[in-house]
Amino acid sequence: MAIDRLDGRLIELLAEEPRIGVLEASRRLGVARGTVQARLDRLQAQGVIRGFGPDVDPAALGYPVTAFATLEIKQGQGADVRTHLATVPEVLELHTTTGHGDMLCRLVARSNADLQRVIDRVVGFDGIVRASTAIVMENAVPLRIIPLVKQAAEDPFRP
Amino acid sequence: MAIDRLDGRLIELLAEEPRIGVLEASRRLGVARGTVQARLDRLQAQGVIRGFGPDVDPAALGYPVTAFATLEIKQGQGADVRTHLATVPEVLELHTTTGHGDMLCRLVARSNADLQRVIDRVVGFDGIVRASTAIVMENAVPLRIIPLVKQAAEDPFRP
DNA sequence: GCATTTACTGGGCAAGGTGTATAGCGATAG
DNA sequence: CTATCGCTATACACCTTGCCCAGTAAATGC
Repeated sequence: MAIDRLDGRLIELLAEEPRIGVLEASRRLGVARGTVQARLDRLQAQGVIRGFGPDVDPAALGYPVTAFATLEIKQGQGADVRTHLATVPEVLELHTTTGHGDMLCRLVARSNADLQRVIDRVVGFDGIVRASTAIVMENAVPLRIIPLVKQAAEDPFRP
Repeated sequence: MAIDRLDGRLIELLAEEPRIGVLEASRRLGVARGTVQARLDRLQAQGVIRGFGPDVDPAALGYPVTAFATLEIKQGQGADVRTHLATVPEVLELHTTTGHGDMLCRLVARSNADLQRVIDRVVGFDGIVRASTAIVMENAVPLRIIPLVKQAAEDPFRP
């Protein structure tokens, strides 16, 4: 279930240089090609690696503004709100969190003015009681996974 | 600067089936291989596509618990806090947001009990005045980008 | 202790993709 | 009108991939 050091090194290598193939990876890691192939298959089968989708930057697409909105949902309206938010392209992510029917969503917009339009569209829905928005000024730590992978590879067991 | 429909279709195709190569993509899109190659190079040069890093699932790594923590930072301590949080593997993401020195970070942990350890480590730092945590119960909309790509491809111009 | 299973190595082979380059063509900009 | 740009189409050498097999070492089961 857990990953070992070789898995960890493989993931790190793929994260640093996604263009390299199985053969090149095997050379870098000092193992046989079949081993890398088997590890990769296993990691994907286990769901550790979901895929290798392109990492698209919303800012480069014309959406440089990011914000997080906390939404308070009317009891029993959760499913409807989820369905509604799923139809808004600017909603990149939505989580149900602890709290009285609270949700947290990540938004992007073309500008601060445009963010108002997005928020109006998001909260202009019946099940939403209240919303508070925090605009991102700086992405101090961009979404990362490697440090966690390293830790998981070093601590093979958990109690 | 903006992307056109072909770019959009290419990104969608790569998101759906990351394993296909340039040649196969050109067949699916009905264009010449050189075109796909040129588009890909341009998208990467422009920063629209940052890369093709492996998409690792923290849950499969043994960290099934996700939480968001809002941190209130003492004036002038922002840089120190950023440095501190960058050293914590369980901090997957950190944003500086609007508000009185507020930050928002995404955390993962091995269990709810383990989350306490992570939070202690995160907030056990001088510059942090106050912290409030929301545990994710359900990831209603997983991080996605395709709907936004489609919209950006269809609306080539912005005022 | 012995047999079985599993993981890794090292090799080989055919098929096909990649990187790179070139020439032609139509549309657009100056 | 001419230069430029993006796309098509084609070519070629090189290399990777997918798949196969045999041998070995370590872990597992009896």
